[in-house]
Amino acid sequence: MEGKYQPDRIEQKWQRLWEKNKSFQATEASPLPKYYLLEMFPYPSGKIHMGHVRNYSIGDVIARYKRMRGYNVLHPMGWDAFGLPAENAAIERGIHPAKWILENVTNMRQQLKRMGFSYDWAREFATCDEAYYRWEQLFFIKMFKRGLAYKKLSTVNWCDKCQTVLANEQVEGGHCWRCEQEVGVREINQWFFRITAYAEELLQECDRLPGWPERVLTMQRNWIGKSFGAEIQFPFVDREGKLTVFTTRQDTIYGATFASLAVEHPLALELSQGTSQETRVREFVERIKKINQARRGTDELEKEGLFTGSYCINPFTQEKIPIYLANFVLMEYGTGVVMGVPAHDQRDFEFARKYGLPIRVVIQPDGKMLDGERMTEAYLDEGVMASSGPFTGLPSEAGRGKVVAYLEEKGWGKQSISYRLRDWGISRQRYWGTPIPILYCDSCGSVPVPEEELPVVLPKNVELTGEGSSPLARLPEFFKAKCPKCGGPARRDTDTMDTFVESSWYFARYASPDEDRAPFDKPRVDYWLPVDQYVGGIEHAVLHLLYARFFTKALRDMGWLELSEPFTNLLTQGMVIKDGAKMSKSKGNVVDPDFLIERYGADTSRLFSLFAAPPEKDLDWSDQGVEGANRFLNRLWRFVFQHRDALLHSTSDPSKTELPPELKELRRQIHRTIKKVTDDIEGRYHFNTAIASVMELYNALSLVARDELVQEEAGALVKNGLETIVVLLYPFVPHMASELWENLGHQEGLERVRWPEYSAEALQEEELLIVVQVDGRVRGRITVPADAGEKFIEEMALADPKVGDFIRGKDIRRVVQVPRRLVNIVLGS
RNA sequence: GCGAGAGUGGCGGAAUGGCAGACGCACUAGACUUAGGAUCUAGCGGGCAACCGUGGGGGUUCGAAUCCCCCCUCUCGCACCA
Repeated sequence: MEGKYQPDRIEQKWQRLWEKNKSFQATEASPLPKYYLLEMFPYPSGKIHMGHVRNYSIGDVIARYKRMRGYNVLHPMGWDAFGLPAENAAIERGIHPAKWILENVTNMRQQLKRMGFSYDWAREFATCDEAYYRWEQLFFIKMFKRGLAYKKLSTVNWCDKCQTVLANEQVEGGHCWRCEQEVGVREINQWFFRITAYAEELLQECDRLPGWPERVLTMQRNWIGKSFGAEIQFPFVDREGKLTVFTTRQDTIYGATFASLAVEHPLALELSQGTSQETRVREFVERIKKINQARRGTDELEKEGLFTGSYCINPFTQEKIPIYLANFVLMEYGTGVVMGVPAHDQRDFEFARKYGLPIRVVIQPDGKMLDGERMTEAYLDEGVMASSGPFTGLPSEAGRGKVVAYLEEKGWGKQSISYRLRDWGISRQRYWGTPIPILYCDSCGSVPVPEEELPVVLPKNVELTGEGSSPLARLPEFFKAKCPKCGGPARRDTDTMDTFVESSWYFARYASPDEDRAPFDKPRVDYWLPVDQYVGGIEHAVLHLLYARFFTKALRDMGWLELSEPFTNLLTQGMVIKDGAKMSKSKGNVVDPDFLIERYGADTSRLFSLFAAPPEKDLDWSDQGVEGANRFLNRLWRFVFQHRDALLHSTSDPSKTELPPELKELRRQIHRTIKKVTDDIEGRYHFNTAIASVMELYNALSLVARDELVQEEAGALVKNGLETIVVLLYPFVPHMASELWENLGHQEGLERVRWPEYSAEALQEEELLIVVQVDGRVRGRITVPADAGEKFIEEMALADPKVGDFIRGKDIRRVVQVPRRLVNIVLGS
């Protein structure tokens, strides 16, 4: 393989060899410590994009590095194959989603192999495999039996034209992302996973994930949204019962001058019955309900409400206050009822102004007296409780605790905690997904499919038109069934599960993908889990990563897993940007990895995506940057072949020889580079600086080689340096490194070579360069023996002629020394 | 609005309290060459200089890109959460 660097030839050569030797197949029978590395699996949408190249290059560096460090590494790959895009593509092209997915998988698998990623392909699976989703159906049934899966009527985004529920992400500006029809709302029966049952644990364990980026943890904490407050009961006037509100500001209770309900609240209509407001309330509820939730949030919707005709009593003031309906009150949060405190809540303030309700100041800020009549906006901050009966004069923060204690004593309410997190709606009125294994019987209700009858196979013989309901609902041989309980006629659920369900447990399946009697082979799953390092895009910071955490806990409680958290360490890589925007087809700024590989090879593509930016930052695409990466590999290639003969013949041990100073420095740099690259990979995944330091070593080496290769000891050292470069580069550019390694006379493949250790002895410096500052400005540099004492260094510094110019005739107030680095001479004023 | 992150040469970025700009790109000059968009060599923040330079202003420190306070700009997430 001499002569020109031809990536195509060498890359395929090594890829074939690795495949033949099964170099990356993981086994559980190993004395080495295990290391499970996982990158988020791709959606097989056609071909890989630069985001994949980046994601999987990052992962592959870690995988190969960890193997060299003596770990038993599991590094699997699979396909997130169910979901809307496949179904839509199938409708557009008139081919079955299964076929489309299979073609894409075949193509993308080939592309990933062409990149030289070190996956254990023996563990590959797709989530649309019956052998995979059958276990998901089992989980569903177990969750149903535990009350973790339940069905309820709920309000969803609904597209009339597509006849399906749309997730919030699929609603763009109030319109369907597919057909641009205005999205409406609909109440339908849907299955939910009770993720809220784990809200507290999910929140608590955020504190026990030190290997996760703070940013992601913050997003998860915010998403869960725990609030401390109180539930307070307001007895009705003229009727039985009480209205329960949730508030975090019970210290403002004396300022509550009205109450407001969400229009979805069960009492909304009831409260107006028999009052003069009855008709108007009915109209109002109908009208507000029609505005879909996405729109209700995004638009700056004006506060609007309507009096129900009923009153309740503020238990603290004993005052009769009106009950309103309000368009800004959410049924999903708290109790769906809010106490209106206009002086201390901006929404209530606007509402009160509009409907002429009293604004009563009950929190006074320091050094000011607010007046409800003259306020222009609500006062939200802390202060001192005012006009608040026995609580008057208390700081508002302390007041909250006192009010709760009082509430509980009087039996008017209790301390309460509310979460923003809502249960996970998983029903999709779509074909391409895991069928929900439930039957409906007129006399027995919702009945799970008996476990021994699983899987409920997704039928293939369907016609996809994109019109009307799911094809499953039009397939009697699918939905017609017998009730397992009473034997009577039953109807199968024709919805499928959200695809996020599949990705919530796939990482566990890789441990034993061949297990066909259970979802997991316990010994193997216990051996491999948790994932030691997970790598993926920041866009999954909440959804996927939260669902996967939830699922792990649920599977633990059902006895399948032993662990509580699936991913010990998380690395979220940034996006690939070109011309100031994320690469996307719609923006027309994509770079096709195929083109890159064809033109420069896999190693260059990998090297560029790793060198251009640290992993967690966005990567700015640059054609010249790719050229630069390619040039470096070419230089290295040429260097090796230019000097190969000389190098092969230099046999002396560079560590044994007494070297001249400049070669000693080179040796030091070799070991410094080993340390730097190791620290950069190990400690912080800064591959860009790791690569930079290897480049520096190469530069130093080529400088020495130019002048001194003739000498025997220099030759040995250059060879040692070059081999170090090749080994250090292996995780980044495995093909090139392997090829050079072989050409340097090594029989054993690099995938079996151990990572080099640096020698502390070699790092020892005999002389140190000390920077001399005067009043914090660099004025000179001195070279001193490494073991020089402070006093000696100070004398040398003061004696330096350049320094002398600045201190002559001045008072020296003090001299500060930083060992081994710097002296700062501080002059008197 | 709330929360998080970021702001350093012409560009990507390096330096996490101690020589700002490592490494790479672009650029300039030279060498080799029929040729060079290949390769090699040298230079490359601004300023003639003293000096000035890490979004702006203040502070802590012998010393600040780095720590603290205020402000500005950008990116991302959440967004009527009571």
